[in-house]
Amino acid sequence: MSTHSSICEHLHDAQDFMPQDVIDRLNAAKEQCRLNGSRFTALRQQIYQLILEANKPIGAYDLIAQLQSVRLSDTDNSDETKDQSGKKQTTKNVAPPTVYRSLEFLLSEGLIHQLTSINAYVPCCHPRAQHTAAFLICGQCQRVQECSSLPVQEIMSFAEQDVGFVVERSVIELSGRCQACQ
Amino acid sequence: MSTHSSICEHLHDAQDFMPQDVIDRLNAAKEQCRLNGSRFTALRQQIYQLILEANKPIGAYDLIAQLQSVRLSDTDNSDETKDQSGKKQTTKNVAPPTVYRSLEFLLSEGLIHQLTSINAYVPCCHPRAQHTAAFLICGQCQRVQECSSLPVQEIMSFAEQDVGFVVERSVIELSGRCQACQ
DNA sequence: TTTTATTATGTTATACTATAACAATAAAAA
DNA sequence: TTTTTATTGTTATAGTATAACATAATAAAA
Repeated sequence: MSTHSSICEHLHDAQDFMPQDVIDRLNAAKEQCRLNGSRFTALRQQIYQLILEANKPIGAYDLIAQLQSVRLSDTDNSDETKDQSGKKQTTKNVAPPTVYRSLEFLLSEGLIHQLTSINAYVPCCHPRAQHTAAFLICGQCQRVQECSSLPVQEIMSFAEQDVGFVVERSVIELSGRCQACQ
Repeated sequence: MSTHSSICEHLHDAQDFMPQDVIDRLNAAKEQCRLNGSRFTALRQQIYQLILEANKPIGAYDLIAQLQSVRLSDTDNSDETKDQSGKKQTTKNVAPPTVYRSLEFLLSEGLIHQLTSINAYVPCCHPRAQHTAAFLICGQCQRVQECSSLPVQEIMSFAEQDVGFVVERSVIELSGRCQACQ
């Protein structure tokens, strides 16, 4: 996991190289939370970062596993020479609520989206106020396109104007093949 | 469960009154399956009927429970006087695959739709060839409106024409309040 | 600053949803 | 009838999510 661990010891995570894009988004999230008085805690940041770095939809239990391994390697790093303690890992497991609560927070901040049809989560491409979006999920390359644009508004206004239905939550997810994967 | 059990003993199920609408749909399904060479077995019919009679989205485990109780009461009816056997119920449990396989069949026939966002199933309002539809799910009265019409086609053609995305599966589900519930 | 209240996280247990794998049965085809 | 295929039964387990309560950390009030 560490090829150049020397250069980043000031970081609180196990990442050696963090893409500028991720750094920017983390900072933007920090700022956003500061502005509206919510707390962007270490745990929430860590989970947001894992979602950002995944580059594809990631499930809650994948996050649990990754968080777990990050915590294990953090422990290892802090006391790297002691290997004689052997197989017994005293580090506590990460339990589901730990991750689900942070996911809930990130959702409420509009920093991530939930993909209900595949039980996974992706970063929001334009974290602003809560907005409805449609998602194109490629089954080949796993990439997800977020479409906040026209057609979503159309289907919403159809529901509200033509049928008198007040939308509270929307799930619009199309799975298939993206242009690059055909 | 039986208030007028005498008049319907020729039926294979525990229903006493079956709405004409349900009868019609069952017959239509039977005919549809006959035409395309698939088998509308007793189990599949039973599960389809439970979905039809629910009048709201019904979950797989609700179906399991109802199927279970139907089978129990069927057993009771066939030997109604024997109550001394007491609490011990020798009737086997209905296991999940029993229901999930029939659901898969009914989905493949286009007789029902799956509501992914609430893990439930509803009858298709116009069982024809496989078609994409949007669903308006009222959180108050539990009723679901199926919209196969314009806006769905628009969002599909947006994906395919504007973004070059080939859609294989679509989940379009809006939750909120229907007109009657406001 | 110390106390108090609030929010966040840890922890255990469990609920809910779905499928894999193989056995037994029933129906259709040869 | 025999063989083959499709359906259902059965056991076990995987995968997703939340309830309930304990502990810890932070913010607010005294």
